[in-house]
Amino acid sequence: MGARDRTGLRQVPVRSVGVDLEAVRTFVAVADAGRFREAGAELSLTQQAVSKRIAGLEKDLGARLFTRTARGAQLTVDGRVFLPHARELLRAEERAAASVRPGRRALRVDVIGRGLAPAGLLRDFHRAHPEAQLDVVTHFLDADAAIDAVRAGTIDASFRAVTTPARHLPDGIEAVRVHDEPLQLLTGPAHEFADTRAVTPAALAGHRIWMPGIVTGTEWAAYYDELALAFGLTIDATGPNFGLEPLLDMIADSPALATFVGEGTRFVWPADYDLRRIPVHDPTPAYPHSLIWHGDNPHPQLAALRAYLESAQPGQRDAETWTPKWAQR
Amino acid sequence: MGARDRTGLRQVPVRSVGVDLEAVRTFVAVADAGRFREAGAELSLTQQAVSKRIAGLEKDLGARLFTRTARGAQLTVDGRVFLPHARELLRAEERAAASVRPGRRALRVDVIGRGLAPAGLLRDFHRAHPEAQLDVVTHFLDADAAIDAVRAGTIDASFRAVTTPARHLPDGIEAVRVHDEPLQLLTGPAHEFADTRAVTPAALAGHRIWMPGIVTGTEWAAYYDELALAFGLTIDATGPNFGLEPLLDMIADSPALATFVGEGTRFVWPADYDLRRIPVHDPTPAYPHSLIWHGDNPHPQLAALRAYLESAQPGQRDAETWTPKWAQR
DNA sequence: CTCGCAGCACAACGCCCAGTTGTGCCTCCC
DNA sequence: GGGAGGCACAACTGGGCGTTGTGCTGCGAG
Repeated sequence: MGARDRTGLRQVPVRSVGVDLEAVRTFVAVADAGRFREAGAELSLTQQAVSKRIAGLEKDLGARLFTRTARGAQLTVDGRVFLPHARELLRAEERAAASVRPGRRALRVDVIGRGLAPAGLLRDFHRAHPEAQLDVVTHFLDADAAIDAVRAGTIDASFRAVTTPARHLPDGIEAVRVHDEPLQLLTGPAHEFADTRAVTPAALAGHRIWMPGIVTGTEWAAYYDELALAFGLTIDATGPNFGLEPLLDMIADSPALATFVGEGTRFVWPADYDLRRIPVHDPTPAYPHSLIWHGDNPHPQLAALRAYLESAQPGQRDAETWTPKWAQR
Repeated sequence: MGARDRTGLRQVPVRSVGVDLEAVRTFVAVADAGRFREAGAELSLTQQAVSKRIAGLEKDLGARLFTRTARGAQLTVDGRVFLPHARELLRAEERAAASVRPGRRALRVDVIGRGLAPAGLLRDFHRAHPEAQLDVVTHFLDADAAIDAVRAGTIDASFRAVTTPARHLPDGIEAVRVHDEPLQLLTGPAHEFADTRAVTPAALAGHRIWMPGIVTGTEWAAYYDELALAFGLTIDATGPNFGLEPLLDMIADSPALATFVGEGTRFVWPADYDLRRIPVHDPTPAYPHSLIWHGDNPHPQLAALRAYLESAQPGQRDAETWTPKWAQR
């Protein structure tokens, strides 16, 4: 950076700017009204207070935002550039406040992971209802913890596999199966099944399936336990979960290791390695996602979400689908 | 909204929330550090001040953000949901401040319109350099006003057609042709040329071309004046500019009206009507976009933009291209 | 079990700043 | 030329924010 400043204003020493949101709000009001006094009236402020706020904001930013004329305030070029950022800042404030606003906060939905199928359903829902304020939450260990949170009203809904019979769910808790997600085998290019078009679960017996990070006691542990039992699979769930990267790393290089992924799982991966997704058929193991919510929850977007999921159910399970006993209807 | 509140906190009366950014910054610091005291140290605050700020934020929001334990502060569910919003809020603040920060603000580039080809080039540049802070500006009437702003350092660059010979540009101002954009004829389905694959400029003689909103004295007025003169066209630039919608509305319904659009013009239109874009050939009129900047401008992203435009020049004009005399090299 | 420590909340105090009233100055327009 | 509308400056005041000082609680070590 040169010492000379092409904007004509002297360059201030590096000072992390602390912008005052009230000043920003005032700035937007003045930009809209065109006059300090009128903007002040909207904010229940005197003209002098508005003048001070704007002056303070200009000093904080180090740039002139308005040219003061005898007939009002006109935006400078800096002001015009700043204006959309100011509006975005206020929108971000509104969204932030809406995320925790008691009584009518944004819809808060729990999912297992951000890359898995339920998160995709939520993305689609948000596309269909852009006006809906939505917060996706991922920090509950298992279905029971999520159900507790739903019961307490901490979250509004949860996508989970429900291992409990409906009649044993806590009072008021409702659950509806919304998506049966076919499983696929994920292998590296050197794996025996890398180039086959499909495998059967039975053919996987004896092969090592590695799924680190599965926590005992969770509903997905229950799912994979029963899956392994049903088809004589070797599902290795030991070892700490180092995250997705080391797992894919191992699988990509290994001729023997493979793992299961849901059909709807999206990797956000730089190179995507050279991983193969092999469909599993005859029967197709499917992971049963249910939406869980509280019947008394009056959140309007909750009803919208339920309606959306009901209308947009993609390929459901057929006769060739396998699900655990506790998920069979 | 019911009187009962499922979150367990009493519902406060509707009060437009005014969030304090310093409190939000403190919140993020505490969330990262896990302890009030440690967060305070980073912000040069005492533990008590941090405690007050967090308490104030919680009161403003109406939600508890931390559970205080004997070994530090732990995020509540509300806190975890709020955290990403808080970070985004601070990022938005940073971007807003960066847009006008004197001496090293975001790169500020002027274009004629947000839907036209130069804006598309800027979008592509931003995709290629996501780290670049970029502000697109549209409020200069003509090339001369934009050049003045570039000279003054108010903006860093401008996409314009330059009608002045290079040697007559103001001192220090540089300009490089970056894109010759073929023109197309935009018609409704009832227009005579609606179903032809291409037209020649000469064939348009006598047909009415309507381009309201063209301001006399601008460089695009000069372009269309010379285009009309060269091929005997009737370009009707009278009438106030009511915006794009009424124009497209008229054209869509009219068997006689048409207009010119650049090949790179993107409509952000709900239905897009049933408008046809007819290529114009033999010769193809092309609009000459130049990038204009100040040679002394040290902005690092300006160099990056110039390099990008140089490397990514799409289909340039060929022998079959027509440009005004002042644009011929 | 008990003591000590780490960590947060509450209380009192002082200062700074945001907003108010009062006023002056400028520009545009009649 | 004068009046009106619009913004800035000055003086004042009250509340809020940060500080120091202190109390309370839970956990772990001895």
